[in-house]
Amino acid sequence: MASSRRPGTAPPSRPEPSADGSPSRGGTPSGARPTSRDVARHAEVSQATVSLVMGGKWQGRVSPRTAETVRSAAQALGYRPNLAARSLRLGRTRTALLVVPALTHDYFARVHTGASRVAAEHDFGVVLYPSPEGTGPAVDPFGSARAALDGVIASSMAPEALAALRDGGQLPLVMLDSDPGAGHSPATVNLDIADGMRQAAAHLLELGHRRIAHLAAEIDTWTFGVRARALHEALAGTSGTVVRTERSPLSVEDALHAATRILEAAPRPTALVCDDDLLAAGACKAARRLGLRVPEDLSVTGIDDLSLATALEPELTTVRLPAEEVGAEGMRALLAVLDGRTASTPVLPVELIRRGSTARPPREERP
Amino acid sequence: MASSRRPGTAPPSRPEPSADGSPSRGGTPSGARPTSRDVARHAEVSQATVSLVMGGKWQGRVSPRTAETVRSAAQALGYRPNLAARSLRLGRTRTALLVVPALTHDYFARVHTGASRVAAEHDFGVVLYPSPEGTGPAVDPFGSARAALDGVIASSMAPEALAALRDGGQLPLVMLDSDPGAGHSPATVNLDIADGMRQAAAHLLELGHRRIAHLAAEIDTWTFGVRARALHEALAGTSGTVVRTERSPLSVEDALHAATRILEAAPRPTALVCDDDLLAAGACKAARRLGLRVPEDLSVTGIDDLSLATALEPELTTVRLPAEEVGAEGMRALLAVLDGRTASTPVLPVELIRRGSTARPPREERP
DNA sequence: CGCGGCTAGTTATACGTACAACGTTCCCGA
DNA sequence: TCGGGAACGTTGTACGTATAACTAGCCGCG
Repeated sequence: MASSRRPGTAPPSRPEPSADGSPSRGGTPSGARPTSRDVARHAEVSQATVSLVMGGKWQGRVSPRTAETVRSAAQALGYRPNLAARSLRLGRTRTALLVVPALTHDYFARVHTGASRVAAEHDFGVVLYPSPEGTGPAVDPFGSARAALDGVIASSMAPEALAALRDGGQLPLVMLDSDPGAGHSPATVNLDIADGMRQAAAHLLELGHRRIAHLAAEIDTWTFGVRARALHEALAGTSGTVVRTERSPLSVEDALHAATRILEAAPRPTALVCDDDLLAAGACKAARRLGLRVPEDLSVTGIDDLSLATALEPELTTVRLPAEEVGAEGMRALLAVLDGRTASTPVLPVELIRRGSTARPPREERP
Repeated sequence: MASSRRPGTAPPSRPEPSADGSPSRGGTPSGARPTSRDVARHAEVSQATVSLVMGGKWQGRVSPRTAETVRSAAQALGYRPNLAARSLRLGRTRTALLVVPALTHDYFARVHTGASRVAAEHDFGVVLYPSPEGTGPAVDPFGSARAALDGVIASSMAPEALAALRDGGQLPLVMLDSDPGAGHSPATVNLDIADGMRQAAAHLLELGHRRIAHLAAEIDTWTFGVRARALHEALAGTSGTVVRTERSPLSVEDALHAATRILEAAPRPTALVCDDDLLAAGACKAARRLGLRVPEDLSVTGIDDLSLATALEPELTTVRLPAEEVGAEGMRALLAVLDGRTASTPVLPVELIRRGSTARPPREERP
């Protein structure tokens, strides 16, 4: 430890947080973060032993007494392993990238929450890739962060963006809400959106609706494609029909216009199935502007069960999506892949929440 | 390069992504990520030169011709610096922690978006700390991730959680929406919420309202404390008064109950100033259930301008908060502190958006 | 001719960790 | 008495990078 400083050995000058609230740990140097070597010195063992103990794999290699000594020394010094060094050594970073179209959509915020929760349980970190425009798909998730990732979880990616993802890195990839048959990824996590559409359709049929319109999202992802197909299939063979379909960007304002087009055309539907609660909100506004009451003159259903759904009046009948669970399962799947285990690829159930925006059709329309 | 493998020199076995879509770069080994040494070999220079060139500080140290050679070699190999190694060497990670109460509140999602945008411009990463409960303040942002952070940006922290933050790490800290006078942090970014309240009050006074109630958020953070004080100050010396204040958790359902208490008490206010759009939504529901029309019988204002604000009917008059700008300025401030520059501590302007939920009070109430 | 000063590099580390391979005791049975 | 293990550690790297300190030409000037 004497100053045997050879040429080219000057350490990079750390800014040293300057005298302030530094807790002045019992550590060796002064204000610097303690390293495993400091702990070793403190516990009078070698650095390797500290590493073994802290790594938890000391069974039969270190005596319980020594292990305890090391642990308390680490505790006393406030030691925390340096993640950069660990990553460098292991070649893994314990960090996952979560790619979502827009965090400002509550669904994705919830997906993130779920993924983060599971990640935290496994000492994993989550980095978000925010889409440039806030609505479009992600474009280049691989900035300089790329080398620091162990895997990618991507939600609702458009095909072209997906291709870029595959091209860019050979990182393990888990897809959420994406075509499980496309073979892009070893693992997928999906919602049983088709069943949600079936539930919505069944609910409306049961109430007596026959002329049903579809307000679809103008987004070219698999999960939205499923919605349209499922609705048609659910009505096939029943007395109900999809009388009209309009597509709209995912905003209340745009949905208002699209819904207006639907409601002004003949024959006017008695129920409107919307791909998203935001669209349903727009539809409700459109109806009111045309002098139609919801649900007396028009029933409306959404998908998501955003907080918006209960803020509206009437409250929205909607298909609740277990967003957090999607994120959590996605992270579990990624962890499984990283572990070399085979990931389950669940399809999570959804549930129709019946509220005030659906009712029997107007009397003159009843069959 | 010959196999001069000394004892204890076995490299950690990397899983090797297995023959698949690996682009088979022109690199030296095979499937492993190319390092600066690979680039050096390719360009027939030393590793140090590669580092200099890639680091951008080669002015006067490397000839332009050599620099170009290095750059194209790096390009050809698809070289990307290993962030773990860089972090280890530099002692910095280029990663910031963003602590927010709940991402599912759109305001914080937008803060995150802004912070991420600025971070990306500076090759910085953002890690989110999700609150355990989704609504309460963050508790222990320092898991094993702690060592991998350069700084912290914290929004709307309750005092006790703030203390934990200060205790835990001596990391640079930027506070958002927090008391700039508390001296907890070298830098703060704030909204001129007080002015927002003044604008709302002035708007209501101008419309003729005199009996105004306050539906406050039941959250003990500085920014919500300011709202109450500012409203009272804005009405002081005018003909208007705050006839009643109720506090409510930040949810539509809770706000409905709190607003009901306000509206059932005498004297009934003609206008209701709410601390958040969510509360305003609850207030509108409450009014309608009591048979009051908005805005004819009751004017309502919110704060935030969530997408919810225009989904409701009538659309909400609300104080628009530049959330993204808050996040962006917060990240700029943190970067400044990390650079040793003094951070500006801006107070961002807010703007009242007049929409359908406010109007003149009922005729019999007019002064 | 010699030497300072520049240019254009190279060499030699160290950052903090994890782990393979190598001691060192100590005990036990033959 | 001695060989053979366990049991318990330690030594010695290497991961990939950034940078201080050194070096080899080369020019020009005294």
